[in-house]
Amino acid sequence: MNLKQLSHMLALSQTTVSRALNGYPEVSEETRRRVADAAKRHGYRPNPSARRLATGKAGMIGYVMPTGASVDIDPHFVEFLSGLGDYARGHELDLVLSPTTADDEETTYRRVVANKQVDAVYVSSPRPADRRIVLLNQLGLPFIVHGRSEGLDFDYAHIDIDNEAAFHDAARLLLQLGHKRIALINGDTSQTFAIFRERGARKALLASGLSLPPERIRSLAMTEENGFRAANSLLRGSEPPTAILCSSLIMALGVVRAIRDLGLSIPGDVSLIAHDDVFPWLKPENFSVPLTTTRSSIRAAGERVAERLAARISRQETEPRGEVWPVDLVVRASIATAKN
Amino acid sequence: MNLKQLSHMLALSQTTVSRALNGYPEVSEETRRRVADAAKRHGYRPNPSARRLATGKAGMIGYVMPTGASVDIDPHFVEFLSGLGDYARGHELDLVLSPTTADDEETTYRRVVANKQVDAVYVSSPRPADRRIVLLNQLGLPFIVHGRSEGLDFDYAHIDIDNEAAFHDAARLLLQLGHKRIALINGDTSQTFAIFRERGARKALLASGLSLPPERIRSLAMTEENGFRAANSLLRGSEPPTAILCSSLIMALGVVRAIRDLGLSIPGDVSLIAHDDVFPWLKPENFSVPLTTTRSSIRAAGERVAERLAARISRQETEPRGEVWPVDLVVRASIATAKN
DNA sequence: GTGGCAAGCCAAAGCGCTTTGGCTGCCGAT
DNA sequence: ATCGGCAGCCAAAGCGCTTTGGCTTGCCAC
Repeated sequence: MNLKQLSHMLALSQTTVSRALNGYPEVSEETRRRVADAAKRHGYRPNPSARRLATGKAGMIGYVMPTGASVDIDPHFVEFLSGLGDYARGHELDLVLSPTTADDEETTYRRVVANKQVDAVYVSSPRPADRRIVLLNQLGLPFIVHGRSEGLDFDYAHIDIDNEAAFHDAARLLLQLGHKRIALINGDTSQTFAIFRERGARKALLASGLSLPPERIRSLAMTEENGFRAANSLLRGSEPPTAILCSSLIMALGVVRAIRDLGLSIPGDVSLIAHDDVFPWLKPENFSVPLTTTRSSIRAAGERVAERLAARISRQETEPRGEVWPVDLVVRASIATAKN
Repeated sequence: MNLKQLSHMLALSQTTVSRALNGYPEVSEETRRRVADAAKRHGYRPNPSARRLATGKAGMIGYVMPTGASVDIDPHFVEFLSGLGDYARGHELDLVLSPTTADDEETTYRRVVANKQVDAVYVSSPRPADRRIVLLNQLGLPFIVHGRSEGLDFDYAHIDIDNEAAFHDAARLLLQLGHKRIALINGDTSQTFAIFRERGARKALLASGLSLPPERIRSLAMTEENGFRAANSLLRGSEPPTAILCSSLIMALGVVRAIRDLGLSIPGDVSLIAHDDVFPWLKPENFSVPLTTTRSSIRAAGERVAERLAARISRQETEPRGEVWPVDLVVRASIATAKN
């Protein structure tokens, strides 16, 4: 059933039927009702390819997905996707993933735009002065950044969590417990979220007259193995930390393993606070010692991004507004007062 | 730059240019060269929307993605996606994710087909007599199942790992080490992979005159917490197992925690073998006791699925062929001879 | 009455491709 | 000489929508 057939059986023109269905004003209410009715009864659905050719709108949102032998999409992505799906599901919004290599990202974005494959995209894991954001801004494709960049001379729509405050507060709590040597096991600092976290921790320490020297920082891809290595090298050092801030639950697994391997205990010897993105399959309260965490659901962020993306597509949202969510600090058994 | 302009500047008809570009025979070699040349020089790229309207081919592959408050997309998905991306990347193949609720799956598939959004889809986590497979088969959309169904009276394209053999071999190894009470901590048995695994383990036990009674089986969503609970309840029972087969590395985290909590040791008190889908962020060799695993890269499967999907789209592959991959059994420190 | 205007409808022209159904000119066969 | 066939090209008709630019009709004001 296509427009032609439908309009024919209603003895109306395609124009009118189209307008009626799309809510244009120049159709009488009665006609609109008749049309809507017939459309429903015959299960008419406009052909998206045709609509797309005519309007240039795709009805989909996009994500340019870096892949490659050395690139691991991390498990956070799937949580984000769940959230996105939660919203998109109810709105018949589909998501287009365009795989790309890291070097070809720009090409891929250009292709996606030139092909009008999607009406909007979201950008994840932004870096400082992220070129993707510059590009999208200049190409004029609606987009939302999950996270934030830094050092860009224009505003852009984004949603982020307050990583700086989260790690500031976590560090402050450790300081209040009397810790002096606090270490940070961070994600890759080429990404802004890690930069913000380091900044937050550092500010808290400075406020107490302490510092966060490079030798008490590790910055690595967030795997269990890297968590282990980082904790190991920190704790075997000459002045081992009495408390560790860790950027991910997965890394925390390795941190806990390292601490145990060294015959140390949590929180007796080492206090530990980790950031929790809320995975359904790994919960901080189920660690051998329940973990104190800074918590923010990445899934909720995905849902919000989808919602705002939809709003931008329909021009209900237009300003380059940023949204920064506070992060919970959830205290559990993994922290204690410093010994000395 | 569109076809019209390009053909105009070549002083050729759109027909000829189109044919030249698409490799049709009724164009002289010289003309074809000229056209290809000019197209490249001017960066001409056929508008996919137009092509799509004309041909009905979308140039994308699809995945109907179940989401919802109670549905967790699991981290395996992201690995699979990486693999898919590895192939798709080089072939300008994009992936469309259509989120859906569990109940609406059929509707969503029908929509995707009716809209001609994609040229092929892949289906994951099949259940016995999976209705999605029946539906796709009858709708005539090319598809590939990652995994296998059971009890369908027709053949279909799929790629799967040999779950039965994997768990058979793992169980046999434990038997050879003298274990008599072997337990299975499985994924949800509404999915065939879990059924096959149980079957493999059971057959091995039967071959040794032993059995796998229901009280030594747990079948749950594959989270750390469920691994813990399952192991806990098994080991606190009256006749605790001396060896455990576990369907996932994430569950194994919980299993290890439970064993340790009970003051037991691996492999002294309990031998443990887990299935490893090869996550970059969690490796069996890095467990406190390195884990013996049945190993198969889910990422590699994703890559292969994409490859075969592309082959089916281009009609290079047409028969409903199944492909079953063998699984490695990698022995590490987590198994030992049974004590008694 | 006539002009103006708004409401409601329509025919037809795109959107940018693919594909059908020719048409032309040249060659070898008859 | 004539004809059939083939290689190589083309004009035009889709694909199924949206949108532009009218065209009626009825009503009100003057």
